[in-house]
Amino acid sequence: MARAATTSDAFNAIAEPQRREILVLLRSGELAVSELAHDLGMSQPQASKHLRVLREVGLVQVRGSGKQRLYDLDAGGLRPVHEWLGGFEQFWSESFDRLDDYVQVLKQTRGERQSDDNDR
Amino acid sequence: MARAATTSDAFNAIAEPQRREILVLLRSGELAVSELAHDLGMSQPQASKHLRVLREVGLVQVRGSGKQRLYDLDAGGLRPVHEWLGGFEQFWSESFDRLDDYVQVLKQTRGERQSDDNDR
DNA sequence: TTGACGCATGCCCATATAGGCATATGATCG
DNA sequence: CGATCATATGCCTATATGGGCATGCGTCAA
Repeated sequence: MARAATTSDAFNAIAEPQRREILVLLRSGELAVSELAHDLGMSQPQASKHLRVLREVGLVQVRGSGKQRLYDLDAGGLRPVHEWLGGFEQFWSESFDRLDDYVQVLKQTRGERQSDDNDR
Repeated sequence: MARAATTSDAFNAIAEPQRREILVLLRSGELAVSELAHDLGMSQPQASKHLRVLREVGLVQVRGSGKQRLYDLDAGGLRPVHEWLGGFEQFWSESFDRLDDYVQVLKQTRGERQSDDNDR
């Protein structure tokens, strides 16, 4: 068997660097195919193909505007990835450090000073 | 050109469902190849191949133990994915809701009751 | 209607996959 | 050393990719 189709899910769709870049660009708002192609230095057909994949997995939406087709980000499609990743957060010490920092900030903000027995 | 190698980065490595499952299993601790293969219902060679990919992108580490080779999770390799994804969190309203909930919990835990003016 | 412009598709190619199977490589034990 | 268990690799196949290029299709203006 070959590798799963790029359109099988968000995981496969975002495995392509260029497609990730497209998504990043779309965070700023709708963009036409030619704009994306130009900004990322790729051919128009390539942009269209990548956008097709992103569309099929529900990461972007299209809207026709005259001759143009404006693509819009639909980040909800990334939730599965986010959720899967969530199960590993506990393994990144820095995450905890930041959480601790955050808690500290909250404490200071509230002007507290009790002994902290944060279990983990 | 073909698709980027599965070993090119974590994004490509975790595009494979079975590899994601392997990582999930390893969250509970080290496991030998045959154990992984059995738990996931795949052949030993397949397990070895997937593990090889995960090893090459730094998502797991190996340790020989007698005849066995114990694989251990190295979730740090997922950070790039997590960070890239972070740029999209603002698009998921639920993320914010949960943060709010968390803040509420912290407040109640501390038995406070002041007017909350969390800016954001 | 005819052009022209903006995108989407089709086609061809080189590459690499996941999987099945056989077998090489390693380590342990008698 | 030789047998055996645990893994890693090699080989083969079917499938699908991303990219280049040409072209089909839809929209709008003259």
